[in-house]
Amino acid sequence: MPELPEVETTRRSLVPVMEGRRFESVAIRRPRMARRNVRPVDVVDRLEGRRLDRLGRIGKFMVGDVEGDITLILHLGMSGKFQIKDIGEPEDMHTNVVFTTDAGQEIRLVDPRTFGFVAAHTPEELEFSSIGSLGPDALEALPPVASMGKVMAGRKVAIKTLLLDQRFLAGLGNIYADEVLSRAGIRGDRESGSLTVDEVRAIRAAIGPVLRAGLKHGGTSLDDLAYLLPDGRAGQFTSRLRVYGREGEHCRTCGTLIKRTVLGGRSSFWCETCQV
DNA sequence: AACGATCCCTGTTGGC
DNA sequence: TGCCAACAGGGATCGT
Repeated sequence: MPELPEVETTRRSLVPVMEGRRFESVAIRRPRMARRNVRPVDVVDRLEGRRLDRLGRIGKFMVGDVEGDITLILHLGMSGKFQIKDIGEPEDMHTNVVFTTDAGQEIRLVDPRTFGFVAAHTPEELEFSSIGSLGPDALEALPPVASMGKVMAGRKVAIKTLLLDQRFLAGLGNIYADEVLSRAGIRGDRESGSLTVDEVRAIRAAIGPVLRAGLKHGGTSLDDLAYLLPDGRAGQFTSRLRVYGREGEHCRTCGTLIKRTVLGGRSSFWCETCQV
């Protein structure tokens, strides 16, 4: 599933073919993909003929600066993949959005489950857009321990649920949240307010290494429906996961069998020996 | 206010 | 073998 490392890997491969290029055309094949704009047609009207100056990222959102004060937002949802093709190459199933650049290439968003989206916003729309209430980026702007602790104090919400809250921290999804908690030695169902300063410090310290490891190996590809790099390759971090998807397998640290429980409606994997 | 539950969507999987 | 319910999950929204 695309989380911060997968989105950043995708962004890095899109930068060379998109930054500095002009959108010749934008085709929304599935109207639902433009649902974050009040008027879906605005996505086309606001992008066509304009140049993308920069493609950045906040959390799992790719955020582009477009000529004329337009902000482009790209989100992979859970099954979104970008492809870079020459004009006219045969299209795969579920090719839902196609950007054609002035370099004669097509940037295609293929997304079977359509949880992903594309949006184009004016400056006054941004505050109310999907990036309007995003927290700091988990890789580039990790807050100090004190400010993380402040948010957790007095809260009963499970720490994993908080790690998944994009207003608290932008970028962690179900897989990397479990991996962070495993590395930090903390159970995901612990009440946020019950964590000691040292435990908060351990969680904070685990976030960078886990995300950078994911990034280094091109992200995580759990199955063929899930995330792939724009060149079609699968992410190689999957085989290095500590806990996620490893129910019944041995903990890499102590050998205890990995447990699966449901937390906040999401599958959670953890080691009952290593995580307290 | 805080937090849990539900919905969106479709390919895959597991049970009968 | 074939069918169908259950499952997966990021984010928005609704209900308590």
